[in-house]
Amino acid sequence: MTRWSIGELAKASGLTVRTLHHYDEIGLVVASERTPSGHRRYTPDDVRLLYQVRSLRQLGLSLEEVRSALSRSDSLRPLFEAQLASLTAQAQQLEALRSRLTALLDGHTTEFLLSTLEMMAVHESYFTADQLGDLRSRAAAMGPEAVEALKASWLELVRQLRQHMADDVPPSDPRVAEVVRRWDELGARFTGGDPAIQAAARRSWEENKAAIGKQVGWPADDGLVEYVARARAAR
Amino acid sequence: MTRWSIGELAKASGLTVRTLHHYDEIGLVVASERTPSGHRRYTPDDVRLLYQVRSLRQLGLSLEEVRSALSRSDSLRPLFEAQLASLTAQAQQLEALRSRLTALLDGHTTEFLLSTLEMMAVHESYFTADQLGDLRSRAAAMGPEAVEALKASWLELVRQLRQHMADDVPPSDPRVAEVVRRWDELGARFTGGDPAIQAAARRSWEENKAAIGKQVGWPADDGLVEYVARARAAR
DNA sequence: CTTGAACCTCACGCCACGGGAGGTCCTACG
DNA sequence: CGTAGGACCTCCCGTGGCGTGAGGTTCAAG
Repeated sequence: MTRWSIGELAKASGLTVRTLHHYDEIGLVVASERTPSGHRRYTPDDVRLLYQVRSLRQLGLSLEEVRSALSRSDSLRPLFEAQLASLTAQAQQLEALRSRLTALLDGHTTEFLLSTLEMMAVHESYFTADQLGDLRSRAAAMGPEAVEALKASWLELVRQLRQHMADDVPPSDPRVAEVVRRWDELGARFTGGDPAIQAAARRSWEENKAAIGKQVGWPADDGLVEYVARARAAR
Repeated sequence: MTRWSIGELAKASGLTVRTLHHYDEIGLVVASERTPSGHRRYTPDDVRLLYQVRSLRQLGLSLEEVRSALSRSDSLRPLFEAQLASLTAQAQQLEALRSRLTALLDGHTTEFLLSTLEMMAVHESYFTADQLGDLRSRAAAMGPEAVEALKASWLELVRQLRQHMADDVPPSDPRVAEVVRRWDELGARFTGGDPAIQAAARRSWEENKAAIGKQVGWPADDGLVEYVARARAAR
């Protein structure tokens, strides 16, 4: 049996008959022969070509790329190297995604997954890629529990501030000053002291405090920012 | 500014205007308001939703999956876990591809890349996934140079066999028996002695010896298989 | 000689948008 | 006040890599 029907070839190659039809249509892998009635007969050379195509496809090339790779076989090596680089980048991206997702699943209950994701997305738009890398590596160095602890302390400090504000404690009160000082300290640990990152974080916070508040259950904006500003001014 | 135009939102989110139009068309993220003239106005809630969608998309979900994930938010966790598993599998696949490609680029000159790829593809169809995993891990344990050395020895043995055959040495000759013995030994090292893998390798070899020969420059089938069979029988 | 499986050729459908045509709307400048 | 040009609108066709029929022919086994 030196000729193959389309069905046999499909089974052997793990592709579908439709796919082989498609390759034939676009002239990528054409059956060299036909039976008198029009059935495709694939020769060993056709089969070889098909396997080459399948291999290149598995390396992530488009059909057009496969076609040109096969037509000018001298250019294969740079193409492979480019493809290797692209694959590496893809793998790294996937790995980053994977670790973020793992962290999410570890640290959060279901009902917070969405809002956390959303806040991550919102905040990301305020930072450059470099800055985000910084933040992430710092977070990784601290470990997830430390990050969670930091978040919790931060929320607690905000809660205390809101309490003081509700109790009509004047912003100049030393207790308020102390909370603000610890707040800034936490912020510095988060931002690594980088003024650009601090500025970005502040912008993000100010423009999204309503959304953050919604997420953790605060009432709408009620002057917290002004209260803190007055506290700073009084210092 | 509590409402956003489509252009502002596109810039902020890193998506295109066309994409936002698309999400609107399919009812995934619809601008809650319009100006009297029909321009879209996105409310903060719309923006939140969009960021959720963007996040889930970045995790590799299809738009339909995103839609259903957002409609029944209690099922998020299993979905995330499934997605995590899928991402992990993808990353592993990519990594495997990457290492294969690296090995190819290291070990072969350009003109053999294609035929090597092709032979890999052909042979793979003869083995189950488990068996391939076995083969790969054995190859990895041996290291690439050892694998290349093994291949070279194997080709050399075949060359000797062909030589004997060309010299009309009878298959019962002890020299032939010795070559066949060493051939089987090599094969055992390759297959790990697993009879199922040996059978698959034999099938692959017999059905593809013509193609293999073409690749390494042998003439067409000339009775090598029968010669070896007679040598085995005489043993 | 008859099934039923395998094959053939159209030809439309899918996803997630890209991109252009042709028109309306908004804003800033002269 | 007019106008230029940018942002926006809807409509609609195109893309890649096939999937999935519909409706008809051919092949291999019984």
